[in-house]
Amino acid sequence: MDSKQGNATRLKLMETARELFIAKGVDRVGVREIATKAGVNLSLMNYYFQSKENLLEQIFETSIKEDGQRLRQILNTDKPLEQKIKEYVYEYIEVLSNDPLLVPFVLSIINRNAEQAPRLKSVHTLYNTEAFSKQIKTEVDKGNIKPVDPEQFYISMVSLILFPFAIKPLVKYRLGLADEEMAKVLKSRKEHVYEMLMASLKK
Amino acid sequence: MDSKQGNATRLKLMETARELFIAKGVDRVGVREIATKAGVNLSLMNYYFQSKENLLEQIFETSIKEDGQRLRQILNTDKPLEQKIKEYVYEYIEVLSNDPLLVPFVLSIINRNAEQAPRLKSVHTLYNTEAFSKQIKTEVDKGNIKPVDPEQFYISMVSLILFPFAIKPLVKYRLGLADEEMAKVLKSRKEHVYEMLMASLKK
DNA sequence: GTCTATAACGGGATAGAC
DNA sequence: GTCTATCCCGTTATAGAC
Repeated sequence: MDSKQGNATRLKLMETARELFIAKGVDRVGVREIATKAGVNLSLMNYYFQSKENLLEQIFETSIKEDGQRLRQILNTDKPLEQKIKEYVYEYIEVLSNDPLLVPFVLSIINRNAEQAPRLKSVHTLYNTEAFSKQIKTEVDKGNIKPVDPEQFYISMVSLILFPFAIKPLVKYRLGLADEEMAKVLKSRKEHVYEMLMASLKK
Repeated sequence: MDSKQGNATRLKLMETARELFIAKGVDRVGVREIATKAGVNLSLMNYYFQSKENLLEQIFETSIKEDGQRLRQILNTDKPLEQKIKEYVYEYIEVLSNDPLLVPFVLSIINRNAEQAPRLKSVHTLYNTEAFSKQIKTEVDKGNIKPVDPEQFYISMVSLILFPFAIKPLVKYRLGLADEEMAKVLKSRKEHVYEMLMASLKK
């Protein structure tokens, strides 16, 4: 396994699939199309990946690997809460801005099999809370911030970060923006989200 | 068109489809299954609705009709900003809690054809801003609230309301909750969201 | 282990008879 | 308006060559 030749085909397939997914949307790309464009026999698709679903997951895992690790680390260090939130929000939005496949993928799996989604390793990367919740609780107990349910706060933070990317086409249409303008709106959410979160914690 | 009989068939199909969609998830229900369970020939499906997609949209339009109108009205009355936000948040979360089909549907269309989603009337119901944005601007100018971008604020509000329902399975799994407990968590977001939004506006 | 060819399956959509 | 038969396409499964 993993001979030079085989792996090249494998990568070629993932690469091609990735491009097509971005260009046309995950659900509008078929395996035949991917195989053809990659110049690979259809059956190889099934040999390397067992299904389109699995191919999707592997692409996702690959693209989220370093970014996800970095994001998780931000929450798990022992920096002050305020700084942590700022770094997390800014970094997360930056990551989402740079990889157009992340949010569609998350939506796709949630949409597909909501019950099984939690099973995926890749998803945990985007939803991680342990250390962070504890820290909030500590700060509340110390009286440094307003009393707040840590889980609710985390859910809110993630919502503020992720959802706008999901409804991007809607917002874009509503405001009549071009692509670059829309990208700018999303990026400028960094400050907006950070400030909203901090305001809700301030006593 | 619209003979008593024909309309009965139509409604029977929509009703059956609705039940199945809720029970198994939109993507795991086929048109054949719907037709069979409704005791209707498959092709009638396509006669009344041109596609599964369209069937889906019509079901959605029907179920969102009154709720959507009520939600839109809240934003368009001339109540004070604070009260408006409170009513909107509370009502919206209540609506989402009561109709298990709404969020999956929204995700489904966003996911399917992001570009074409804005075209749908039904979607506008869930994303509506005109009057609300103006009011915020006015309040800012009057100096009653902190300077804030109205569009960003609205996007945030919608994100805080909707997204948690989208990632419900994830949260449920993470926190190890039963169905009723999870429902309670979502409902208790009413206060949490409202307070977060207000805090971010307070000078 | 890598690859080809091909068939079977399943689901959505359609043409056309009645 | 209703139904039968059929088509198309994506996906999956199998048999086997190199």
